[in-house]
Amino acid sequence: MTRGAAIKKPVRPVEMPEEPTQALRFCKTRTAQSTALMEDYVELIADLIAAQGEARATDVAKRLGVTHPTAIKSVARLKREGLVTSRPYRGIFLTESGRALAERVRTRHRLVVNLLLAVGVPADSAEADAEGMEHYASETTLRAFGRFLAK
Amino acid sequence: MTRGAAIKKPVRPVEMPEEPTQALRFCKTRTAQSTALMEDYVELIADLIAAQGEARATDVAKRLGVTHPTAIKSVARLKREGLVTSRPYRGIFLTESGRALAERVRTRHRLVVNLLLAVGVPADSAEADAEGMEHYASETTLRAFGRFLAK
DNA sequence: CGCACAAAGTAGCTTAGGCTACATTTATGT
DNA sequence: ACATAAATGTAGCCTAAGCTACTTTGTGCG
Repeated sequence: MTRGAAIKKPVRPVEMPEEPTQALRFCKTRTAQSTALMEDYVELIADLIAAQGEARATDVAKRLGVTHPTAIKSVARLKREGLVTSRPYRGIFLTESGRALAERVRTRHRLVVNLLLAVGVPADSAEADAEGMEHYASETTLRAFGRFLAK
Repeated sequence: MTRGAAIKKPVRPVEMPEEPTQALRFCKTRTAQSTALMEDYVELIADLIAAQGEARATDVAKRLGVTHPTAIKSVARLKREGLVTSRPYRGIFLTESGRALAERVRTRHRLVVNLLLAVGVPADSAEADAEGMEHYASETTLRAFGRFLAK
């Protein structure tokens, strides 16, 4: 007999029709993750500009809890993607699309936080968890949140 | 006059006392992200074992929408972290802690999906978005979800 | 003015998570 | 039994996002 035949093999009932759907879902989750950090940067840069007139790499780094070279590298990526502009040794500024993204992100953040509060999550947890969850809420879900909060 | 003095500088009102808190939050978000994929793998492996008696690298890869070398590499990491066992050309199996993690993840997933449904998110969006959001829901938030669903 | 210090930038390394291309092993179907 | 297909594994590459160590630039002050 061949080596592995001693243990019963369950014959693999090849069902599970939703396989491709699930793959798509995970795929989306992954791309969302790569987007999430960029969104955090843009949101934070908008905050800093609003609060103190300019966004400096060091401040961004401090607020995100990373070292400044990391922040600078990410800003370079944001620049490549047309979300911010910056010139050497000068502050960081949002482009039109950067500002638009920041606005969308901010709205979404508020919506998620408010929903968490509405279902009874304590304020500090709501803020903290929203930071991660917000990046994964689809338009449909956000609309549902809005409807729920409206009533 | 020195070069940059022409533009008014807002003097940087060094306030914003919640800086370290925010850094911690983002930091947590980042570590959560690195954990998220591992959780997805463990959850999926548990599903596959439950559904067809074994988890095969190819199936895992297909379900996650990645190529099989990627899946194998991740499984190697899971092995390093003591969550699964596997021998060459054999299936993947969960260790005790792997099973425990899978159970926790599954519970959390259900809770998040049910909460989304409860606030009126359509079923398919709820499933899809929960996949990403579940990794960021803290214990506190999950307890709040439970309380909300109970009433 | 010119210097010291802080901020910004650069270089080079690490790990995770992707990929393609290729090699090896297992399992299956005559 | 054995050829071949499918599954598994390996090698080597890429990008993103971290880090430390070092250099360059800007600026405020004595």
